[in-house]
Amino acid sequence: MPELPEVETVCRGLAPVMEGARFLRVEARRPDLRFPLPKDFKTRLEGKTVVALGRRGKYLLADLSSGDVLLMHLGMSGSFRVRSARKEATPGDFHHERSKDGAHDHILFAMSSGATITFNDPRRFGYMDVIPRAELEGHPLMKALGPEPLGNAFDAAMLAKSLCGKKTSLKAALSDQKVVAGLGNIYVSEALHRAKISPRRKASTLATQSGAPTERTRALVEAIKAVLRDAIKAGGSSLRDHRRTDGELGDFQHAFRVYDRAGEPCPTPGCKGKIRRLVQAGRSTFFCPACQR
DNA sequence: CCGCGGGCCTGAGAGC
DNA sequence: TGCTCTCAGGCCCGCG
Repeated sequence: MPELPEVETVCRGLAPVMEGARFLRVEARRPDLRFPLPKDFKTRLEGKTVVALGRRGKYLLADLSSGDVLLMHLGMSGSFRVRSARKEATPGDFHHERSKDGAHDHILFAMSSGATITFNDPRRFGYMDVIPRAELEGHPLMKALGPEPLGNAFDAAMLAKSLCGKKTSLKAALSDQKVVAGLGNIYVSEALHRAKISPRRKASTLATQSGAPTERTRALVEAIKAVLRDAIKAGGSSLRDHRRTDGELGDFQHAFRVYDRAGEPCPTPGCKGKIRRLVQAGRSTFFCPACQR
């Protein structure tokens, strides 16, 4: 499911019911998601207060009063659902309405804010871990992460430097979380189209020999920031799995310019091209061969 | 060191 | 109706 805008949407939905609240009860209905959960998962959370909830790339991070951090990743199909239970809890409260009888509701958090939070993940590519705050920086999944695309540090100079010398395609390079953290299959296609750059172009061509940015590099950085901001504003994209934590759908899928639009006319004003789908590194890419160069 | 393809899971939708 | 096949918003690992 989720790329940066969807994870940010989830973060904003969870923050009001998690920040400042305690875990009253934690239930892990299976011992593993993508990886085994820590054996003391439940006890390291119960009774602890969430000091702050944040996002890094596609990861959600909950700082706990114990000094631990709860790390959460949604994989392809993970979603959180919040029920602010004022009424008596019923079995239905724990269920995503799209799943039958709470199938794939793997983790439940009952918070002192009164909210029940359910993590549902059919494909189980999602991930949770609890680690000491001090180990976060050195965590194998964190330390390799590139810059936040919406941060000030992510600019044309920085992007040029990391693309310089890369023989791979721009599609593959931008999908690499080490280059920039948070883009995935949808937003790479969308950003490249906005910047009028071909996904097949070699990554190294977005920098000069010495690693300086070009006009294209600047256009791409602006396009990445713009598409992510627009998508966050729309509450992310809902294709199959993504929902806001209140169950509502995101809206950004209606604003896709190329993603999943093979055969449609290119939306660039004045462009006569037709959107094409191609496969790169085993994943679909959508682009307009006429205006993306 | 780097890039690619396979694999991890389940479900939805198309085609027969 | 039901089977089979393909594809899906992510990412790790092993291979060449």
